[in-house]
Amino acid sequence: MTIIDIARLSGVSKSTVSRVLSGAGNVSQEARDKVMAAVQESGFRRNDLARSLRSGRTGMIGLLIPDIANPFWADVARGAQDAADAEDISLLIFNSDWDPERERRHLQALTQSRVDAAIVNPVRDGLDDFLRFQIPLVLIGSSAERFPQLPSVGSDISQGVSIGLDRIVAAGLGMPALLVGDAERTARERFVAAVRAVGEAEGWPLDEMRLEDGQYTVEGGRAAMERLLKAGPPRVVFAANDLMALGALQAIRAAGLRCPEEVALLGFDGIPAAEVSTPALTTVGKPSREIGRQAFKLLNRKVTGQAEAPRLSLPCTLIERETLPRIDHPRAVGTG
Amino acid sequence: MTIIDIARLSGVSKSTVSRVLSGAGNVSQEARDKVMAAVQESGFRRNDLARSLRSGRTGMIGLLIPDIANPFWADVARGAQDAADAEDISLLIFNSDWDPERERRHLQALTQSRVDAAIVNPVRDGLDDFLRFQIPLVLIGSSAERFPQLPSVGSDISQGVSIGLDRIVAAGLGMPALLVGDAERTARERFVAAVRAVGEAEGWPLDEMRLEDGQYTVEGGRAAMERLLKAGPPRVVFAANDLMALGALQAIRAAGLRCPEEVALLGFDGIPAAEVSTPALTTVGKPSREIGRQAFKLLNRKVTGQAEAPRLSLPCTLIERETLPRIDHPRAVGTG
DNA sequence: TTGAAAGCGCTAACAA
DNA sequence: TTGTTAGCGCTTTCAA
Repeated sequence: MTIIDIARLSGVSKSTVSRVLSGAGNVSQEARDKVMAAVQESGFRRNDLARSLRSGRTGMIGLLIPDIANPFWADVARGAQDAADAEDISLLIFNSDWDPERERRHLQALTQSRVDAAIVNPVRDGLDDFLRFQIPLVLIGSSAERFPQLPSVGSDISQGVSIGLDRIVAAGLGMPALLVGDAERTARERFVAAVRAVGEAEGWPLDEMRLEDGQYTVEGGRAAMERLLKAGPPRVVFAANDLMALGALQAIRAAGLRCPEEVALLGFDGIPAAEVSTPALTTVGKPSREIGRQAFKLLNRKVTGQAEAPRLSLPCTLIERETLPRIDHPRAVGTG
Repeated sequence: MTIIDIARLSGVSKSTVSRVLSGAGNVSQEARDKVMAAVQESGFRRNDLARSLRSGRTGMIGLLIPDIANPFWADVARGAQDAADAEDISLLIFNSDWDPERERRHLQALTQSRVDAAIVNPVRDGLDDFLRFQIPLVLIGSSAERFPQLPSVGSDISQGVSIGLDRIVAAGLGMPALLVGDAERTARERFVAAVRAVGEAEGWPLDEMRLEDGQYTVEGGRAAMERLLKAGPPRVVFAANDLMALGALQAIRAAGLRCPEEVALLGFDGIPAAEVSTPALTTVGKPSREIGRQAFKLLNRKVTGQAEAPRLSLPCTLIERETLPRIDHPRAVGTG
C-alpha cells in the first residue's frame, strides 16, 4: 500500500494524495474527499520513513538518560514525552547506565536514525564526537556544566540546598551533618559547596562540619548513618539524596533514636518512596518532570532556530513531611 | 555526507561502500581498508532512514505502556530495552495513560514509523484496527486476556496469590481481608478469583470474607483500611497492590495497632517504596523487568517467524520483609 | 570482487 | 488546482 495505490483508487495523482495527507491548502474539496475515502477504505498509512528521507525531518527525538527504571529519570522522560506528544513527536529512549561506552553506542544510534534533536545526560566528555553532527542538543543533569557552550536544563541545587538549610535553621537545629553519595562527582561537589556557602553566611563552624560519603543507595545511606551515629548522633542530618536519607532513617530508628525529636533528617530529590516512609521524609524536591518538559521546549526552540544556548536552572521545592520538627513560630523560609 | 562521498573519497563504487558498511563478505581487504579509512576520516554515519526504506527493516520496535513514570512500567520498559539493546534495536516508547484515544494515536504513530514490531499493553479493544497492519505484536499485562489470538506475557497472578496465601496460612493467620483497587477490572477479578480458589481448598468461610474496594493509590489504601478497621480490625490483610498496602500500613499504625503483631499485612507488586516503609512491607513481587525482557524475546521469535502465539505467565516471588509474622516452625511454602 | 542501474515511498519544484 | 518529474540515501539484483 503506497500513495500510488491511493492515487489509483481515488483517480488523482500521487502528488495530490501527498498534498491531502500533508494537509496542504491547495487541494479541491472534491479531490480531498475522494482521497480520504480511499485512505479510509484501504486502511492506508503513510510511510514516515520515505517521508522523512525526502523531507529531512523524522519527527523523532532522542533521549539518552542513565536509567529509565530510576524514578527521577523516569519522571524526566515522562515530562519530555508529554511535551513531545503535544507536537506529535516520538521519543527514542536509551539508557547509558552511566557507562561512557554505552553512551557512545547510543549516541551513534541517534545520529544514524537521524533524530531531529536529542536530550542527553552526558556521562563523560564523549559528547565531542557527537557534536560534529550538528544535531540540536539539550543537556540535562549536573554534568551539563562541563559543556558551557551547550543549552541545558537542570535543577537549581544551590537554591534547593538553600531552602533546605533555611528550614533547618528555622527549626533551630543548627549546622547539619552531611550524607553524600558518590554517584556523580559534580553533583556531590555542588551540594557540598552550596551548603558551605550558606553555612558561611550563617556563621557555622564549617571546619567541624561532619560529612559522610557513601554509596548512592538505601544500604549506603544506612551504613553511612551508622558510622555517623557511632561517633555520636548529630542533631540533624542533610542527605544529598532521598535513597540515602531513607537508609539513614532506618539506621536512626534501629539505633533506638527518635526522628525528628532526637535526630532530624532532610532528604533531597523527592522520590515517591520518601512519601511512605515512617516517619515520612521531609525533603527538597527536584522538578524532574519539569526538567524533561523544559528540555524538550528548549530543543524545539533550537530546531526552529530562535534562540541560543540558554542554561535553565529550575527551582527545587521543599516538601514538608515529618522528619524535621515542626516550626511553632515560623520564621521566614526563603525560596531561593 | 552520503555513501557516494565515501565512494569518491575511497575510489570505489557506492555499492562497495554499502557492502563494507553492511559487513558483507565479498569485499577485498584493500577496498575494505580504503572505505573504512574514508569513513573514519570524514565522520560519515550511514543514514538508517534510507537503509530502512530500502530494506524494509527499521531496527526499531514500539513500546506502548500506560505510564513510564510508574515504577512497574518503567521496570518493564527497562527489561525490554536491555534485551533490545543486545541486538541493536531501538525503542520508541509511548504512554497511553490508560486512555483509548491516546492509545489509538500512538498505535497509528507506530505503524507510520514502520517499527518492526511492537509491545503493547492494550487499554481497550481498540487494537483491532492495528492488527490489520500485521506488525508482529506481543501483549503485556492482564488485559491481554481479551486477545487470546495474540502472544502475550504477564505475571502469574494465581501463582502469586497462591504463594502469598500459603505464607499467610503458614503463619497461622487464617483467612485474610482483601484490599483491592479499581484500576483494572481484569486484574481485580483475577486477584479475587485466585484468592477464592485457594480459600476453597483451605476450607475458608468465603461468604464471610471481607473485601474492601478503593482507589489504586496510597491514599485509597489508607481510606479503605480505615473502613476495614472501623468494622473491627482483621487479623491479616492481603492487598492487591503495594501502593494500597502502604496506605493501609499507615492507617494501621495511625490506629495505634501494631503490625504484624495485631494486624498483619501482605502486598502485591514489589515496588521499590515497599522496601523502605516501616515496618518494611512483605509483598508478592511481580517479575516486571523479566516481563519486558521476555516480551522482546517473544517479539523477536515472531519476527524471524519461528513460533506462534505463546502466552507466557511468569512466576511471582514472595519478598519476605516485616509485615507478616515470622514463621517459627516453617511449614512448606508453595512456589506455585 | 566489483560497478551500473533500478527502485524503496514519499515530497517538492515545475509546468500545465 | 493538478500532474509530471526528479530525487532523498541507501540496498540489491545483474552483468562484467
